[in-house]
Amino acid sequence: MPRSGRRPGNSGSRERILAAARAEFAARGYDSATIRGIAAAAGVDPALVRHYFGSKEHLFVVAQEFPVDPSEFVPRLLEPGIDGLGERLTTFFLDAWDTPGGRPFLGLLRSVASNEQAAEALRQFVTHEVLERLAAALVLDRPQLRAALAGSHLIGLAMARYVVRIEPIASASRAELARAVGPAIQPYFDRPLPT
Amino acid sequence: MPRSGRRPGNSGSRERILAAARAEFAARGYDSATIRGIAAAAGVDPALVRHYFGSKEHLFVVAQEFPVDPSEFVPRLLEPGIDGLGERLTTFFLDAWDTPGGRPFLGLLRSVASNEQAAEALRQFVTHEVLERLAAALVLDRPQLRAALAGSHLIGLAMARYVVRIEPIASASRAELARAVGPAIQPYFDRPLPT
DNA sequence: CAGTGAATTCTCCGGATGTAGAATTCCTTG
DNA sequence: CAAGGAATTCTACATCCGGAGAATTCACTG
Repeated sequence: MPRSGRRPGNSGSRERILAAARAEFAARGYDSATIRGIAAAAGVDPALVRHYFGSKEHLFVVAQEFPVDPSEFVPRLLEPGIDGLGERLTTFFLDAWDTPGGRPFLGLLRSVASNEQAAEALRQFVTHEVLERLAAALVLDRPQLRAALAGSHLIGLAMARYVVRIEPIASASRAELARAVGPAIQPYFDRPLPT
Repeated sequence: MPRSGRRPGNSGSRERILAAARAEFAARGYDSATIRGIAAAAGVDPALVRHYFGSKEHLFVVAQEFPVDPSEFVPRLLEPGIDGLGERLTTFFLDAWDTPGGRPFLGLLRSVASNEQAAEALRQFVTHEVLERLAAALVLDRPQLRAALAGSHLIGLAMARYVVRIEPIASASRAELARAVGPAIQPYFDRPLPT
């Protein structure tokens, strides 16, 4: 005789499950996060997770939030011209990671390491949504390589700051990092590649 | 009646287990790799893994191979002076990752994402063995930050090339990458940080 | 040739995991 | 007030995991 059945009032269980899923995926990555752990964090039965989202994989997909739209922010960052693009891009990148409501990309980055599907998703997003748009605005040779190299520094910055937590990067202010890293990647955009 | 017992000849099981462990950890990371999977890849009973290495954690530690010794290579890279350090460091870094016998650091990098102990290990190694030695040779302000920022670009390069496999970085030659990335991190070593 | 120790496998256990089905209770619509 | 659907939980299953002990067989030492 299970003490089951619907509870009175607006429970908001779905939202709590989603929030818990984002936190768990961000903390452990896709493979190590568990439906049971997410359900416990949401104060809910694991079967309710399945009821709402069907499978762990689907929950992961739904839980991903892309608070940024490359088709909007890439043109916006490019609009003032190539000058200063490095710093604008770094500032934007760090701001996108450091939102008040969590780390939108941390779960995806952590999952990429041990899950090929997550790696494929990130590869597609970065390559087609971001790098191609950026590369299209570059007037020098090898635009794809240039954009990818700049992006790789930013990925490394996120790894050092949020995953490995290497000091003093982990504790530095976003502004300070942007001031240092921006000029370092700027030559990828406006200087000839060394031969 | 188990068909157990010692097999004739020199089996080399221990070495095959180690090789399989390195491959599995590199492919999946610590948490997702399994003793059973490693044993199967080595053509061996899972209990034999335990017999030799005691536990999964100990196997992971033993399987780590650091084909580089920071107390040796950092001075060697620094010896010709700060000039060209960026490119020498990048070349060395890529060569260390691209050894004929596998990817020595890939397992550790993959494990870092979902395993706090692995993250701690990498943090200690990078911070105390590499960055501190590098920073000690820098004569400008904020040497720790400078070294860490240069290192973050290299971590990002490894992520882009070996984990996410972003083109054209994944397919580029080591020499080409070193030629492009070296000058990008060189200013961290010999130019004032922007204010 | 006897005996000891190492190598190898079998079997088992407790626990965790994703998923599935059924049962129960409440809300809402007519 | 009746009925249907949605929310919630319980229980269960098949699978996999890391670990442990016992049994068996071989190689080596004397």
